[in-house]
Amino acid sequence: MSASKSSKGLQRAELARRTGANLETVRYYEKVGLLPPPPRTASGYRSYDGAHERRLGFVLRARELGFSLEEIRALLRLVDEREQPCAEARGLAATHLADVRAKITDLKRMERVLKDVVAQCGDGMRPDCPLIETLFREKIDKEFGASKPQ
Amino acid sequence: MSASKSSKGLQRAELARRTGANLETVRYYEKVGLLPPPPRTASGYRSYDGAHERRLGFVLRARELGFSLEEIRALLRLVDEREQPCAEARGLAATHLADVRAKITDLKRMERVLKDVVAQCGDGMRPDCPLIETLFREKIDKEFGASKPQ
DNA sequence: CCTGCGGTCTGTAGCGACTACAGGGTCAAG
DNA sequence: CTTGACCCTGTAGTCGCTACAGACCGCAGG
Repeated sequence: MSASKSSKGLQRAELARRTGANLETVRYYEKVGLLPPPPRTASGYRSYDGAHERRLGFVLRARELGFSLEEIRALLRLVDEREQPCAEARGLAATHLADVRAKITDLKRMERVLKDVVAQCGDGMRPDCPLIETLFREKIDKEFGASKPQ
Repeated sequence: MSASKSSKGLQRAELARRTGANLETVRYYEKVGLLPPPPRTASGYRSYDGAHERRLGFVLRARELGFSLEEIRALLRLVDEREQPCAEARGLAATHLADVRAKITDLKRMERVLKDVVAQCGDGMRPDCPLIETLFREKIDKEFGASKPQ
């Protein structure tokens, strides 16, 4: 219980608990250079402080937005090294936004086709399953769901 | 060049070319049991026929719809073993459709936040980068983009 | 003092779905 | 008979973790 909350010396489990990260993920982020190696106690235990907590929070929030670890590394470099990081950070975010939108587009196409085949399957009593027939037929058409021919 | 197009004996590269699969993926799908091991020539070369092409097409089309290999294995089992696979296939597709919709929801949340921070960054000349501030601030709010409080 | 239990440490293996290579064998053309 | 393009196998790498195994440490109770 005694979380030694004043000043210094969070253990790994405590840092994980505070940030919501998985225990092993903390060590992993250190290994891949997203979290700086913290000082150690005499017996080798990691000892984190507020700066580590803040940085780990940054990484976790960036993950929530779908940034890859490589992109997060780039963001952290900007934070650490640039005086005016906004333009470059904005660029990274804009690129990532485009990726996210592309994924949404892909998934919506999947959703449309799946919705249609599930509907065609109806109560599932048909001898010729429309889903299976669709998968055996050639190329799944871009305009499979003809509701909006664009 | 001579593709020996009549009847039998597609080589791996030829099958890959016809279906659009990556050359190595063909071998991988065999290894993980999605594609049955084809007969071999005297010297050990794989020799595919139309049934293989059809089955590989099925797998690739299912992948296009975002089914995992495990789900595709289940679909193929239905095709191979069930007389009336439609109800079960429909179930698999419906479950997968729900997954796809959940992913879309996640990505849309990301998109909304990213769009907002990129907009806030404006021309990127701000000394306090809104993107970076957002990532350092606490929890990214569900209602971050308050454009549609709904 | 010993014992036990929980924490920490390290390194490594596993996931899914490939992809790419190394190090060989085979085949047909020139 | 050599060249080059194909094929074979097995294995390692990718990404972002997660979960062990086996060892060590620290503290409480008896």
